[in-house]
Amino acid sequence: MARRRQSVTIKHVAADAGVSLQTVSRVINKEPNVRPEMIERVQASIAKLGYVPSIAAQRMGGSRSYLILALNDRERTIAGWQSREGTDWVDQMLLGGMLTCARHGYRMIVELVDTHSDHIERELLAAIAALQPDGVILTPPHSENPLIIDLLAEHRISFARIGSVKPGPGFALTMDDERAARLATEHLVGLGHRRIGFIAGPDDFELSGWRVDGWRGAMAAAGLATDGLLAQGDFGYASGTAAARALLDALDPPTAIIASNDQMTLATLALARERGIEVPADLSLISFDDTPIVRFAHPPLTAVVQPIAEVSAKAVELIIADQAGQVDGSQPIVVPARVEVRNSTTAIRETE
Amino acid sequence: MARRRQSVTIKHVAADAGVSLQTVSRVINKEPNVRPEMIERVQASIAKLGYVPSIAAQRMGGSRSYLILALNDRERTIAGWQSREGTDWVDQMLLGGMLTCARHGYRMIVELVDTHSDHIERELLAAIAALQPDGVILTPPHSENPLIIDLLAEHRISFARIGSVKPGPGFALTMDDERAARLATEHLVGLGHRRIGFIAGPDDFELSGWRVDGWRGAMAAAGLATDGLLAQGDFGYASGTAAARALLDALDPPTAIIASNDQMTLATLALARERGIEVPADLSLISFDDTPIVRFAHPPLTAVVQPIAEVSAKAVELIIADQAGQVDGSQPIVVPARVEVRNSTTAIRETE
DNA sequence: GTGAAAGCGCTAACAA
DNA sequence: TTGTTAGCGCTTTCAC
Repeated sequence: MARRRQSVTIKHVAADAGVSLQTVSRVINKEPNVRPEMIERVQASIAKLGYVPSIAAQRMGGSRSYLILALNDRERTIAGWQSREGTDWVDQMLLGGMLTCARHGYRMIVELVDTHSDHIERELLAAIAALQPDGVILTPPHSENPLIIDLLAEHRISFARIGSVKPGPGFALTMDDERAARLATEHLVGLGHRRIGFIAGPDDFELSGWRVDGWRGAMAAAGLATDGLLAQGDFGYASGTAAARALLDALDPPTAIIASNDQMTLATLALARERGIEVPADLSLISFDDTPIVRFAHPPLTAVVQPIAEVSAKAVELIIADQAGQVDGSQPIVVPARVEVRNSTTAIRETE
Repeated sequence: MARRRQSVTIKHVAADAGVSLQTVSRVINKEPNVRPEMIERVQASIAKLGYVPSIAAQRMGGSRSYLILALNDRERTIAGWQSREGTDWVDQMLLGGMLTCARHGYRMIVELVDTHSDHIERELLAAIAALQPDGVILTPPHSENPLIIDLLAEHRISFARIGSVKPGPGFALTMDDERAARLATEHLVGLGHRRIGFIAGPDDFELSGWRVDGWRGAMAAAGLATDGLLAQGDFGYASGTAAARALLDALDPPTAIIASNDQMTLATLALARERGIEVPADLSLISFDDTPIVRFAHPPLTAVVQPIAEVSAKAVELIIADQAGQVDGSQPIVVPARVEVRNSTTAIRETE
């Protein structure tokens, strides 16, 4: 492969416009102290020559890299892709994050890291050294990983923590899981359900706790007890089956169940079917997170829709804005989830 | 944000190892003419200091950018993400492409371009100028777009064309759609079906034709006629409904249908259900492409599984290998698709 | 086999 | 408001 050079550089533009490199640079970076007529002249040359600055050179010059890293957990992400079960977290993230990046001349690079292992630090440092990203987006369950956060803070890299409410370095963004769980519970309460079970997610996800809190809060507000109505899974299908079994085996089983993710909800649905429990007639079901299989399940499931794309977009915007001035990151950004009612929830039977 | 500098540079390594920059560079790039003991000494320093070369600087120095672009059609990709219907093309591509990139120290950047518009050229040139990628991966329906191909060839950028068999610049990779369609058809023939309908994809996808060819070939080989058994859609759900209707409205309707993608298959399934035609008892159904909704449909659909991840991985490998020496790209790489039999296909009823 | 020089395309700091 | 100078971290010549 031949040594590849930029065909049109800032020099060409400068020459064509009859100005110095610096002026062109200023125009590109929308810096002040350039006369409007100069701006126009330079922009004309840029358009004429089809000039596009080299990101590598911009980075070398000491400014931005125009790269934002989206950090995901390697194991979980790959498992999701391999199973082909429609976990569209990454897609939604790209939808929001990548498009927003593009709009600002940035690129989003997805990096998978072994977040649970002890070489996160090495992996992250290597990524930072190689790419020198302007920002990093953290996704659950790593949004509050102190190792990552400290490292990023030390390196003065702007970063966003999706699914976090903690203050501290980095921007916290949340879909308000507690509220979402409350809404879901209230929906069921409104349908007359009094025994509403909840299948929680694993503890290494902060949001697992928030969802339980939301459910508990709504139950309490409605004057309903929660004893024996809470089970826990690990977001996997098998764990969902076990949790659902525990709930349904009770003497006084729930008439409705909210499960903390799609797989556990589907497991519950399958168990119900296996036992001849009809959904929604005998059991109402709500899925936390609205993945494709949830939408296309039979019946299509009522679900909590998490605005992953919007949150990702917001994260990117915060990071980009942070490059320029100080952005106030003291308060977490809230992009609330909502409940999409489909056919897996219905009013409780009068006859019971 | 403070001007960010590399913490450990090649200079530090050189100083630590007591050699020149050059020697370090040679070791990094595995160039010849370095004594083994030198290599070892340098690598020890690299490990000790945790040095990772800056991709931007490497690019500036005139070598690779360690960036590979995956080019997808903007409109289709975004539509897929927004519909949340589980089109996992991008995921599978990341699974194969991104991971393979990572293994070689490369990164994959997904770029969406308005491939149908007249400013593809501008968009692509801009991406090339900004990123200076070492390679580009083209996906259908753009894998044989002459505008893109010529542009890439002119710029001497290695590229791969996924879903193409044409020789020419760039590496052609195919999942052998014709064979896949033949296999699917043969599966149905083996089950006793004689009237097997086919819903083709739009003509702007080369592969649409290949699939029809495969079906035609298998039908001919089995001595079966194809008159009135071919319909065409545009990969959209509505078009699938129309095509299925055309097929099923015939005087002598097919007992089995193969549709060229998931949406059209699901549309056919829905239409059948609407008309009281039971799948698979009354109608066998095969989907081309095995997306999540196909796997979780009722019944789970027999489908052609396209090895998108493997093909993407192969594409990345070819591009990376091409950076060094000449890779023989005269023959298309074939990674065959296979048929996954599920519950939407069954032996034809004897009573008919 | 190894090292010193020059330069990639750009921006920061300074000067005018 | 504009231009000049000196790097950024690396690779590519080309000497030794």
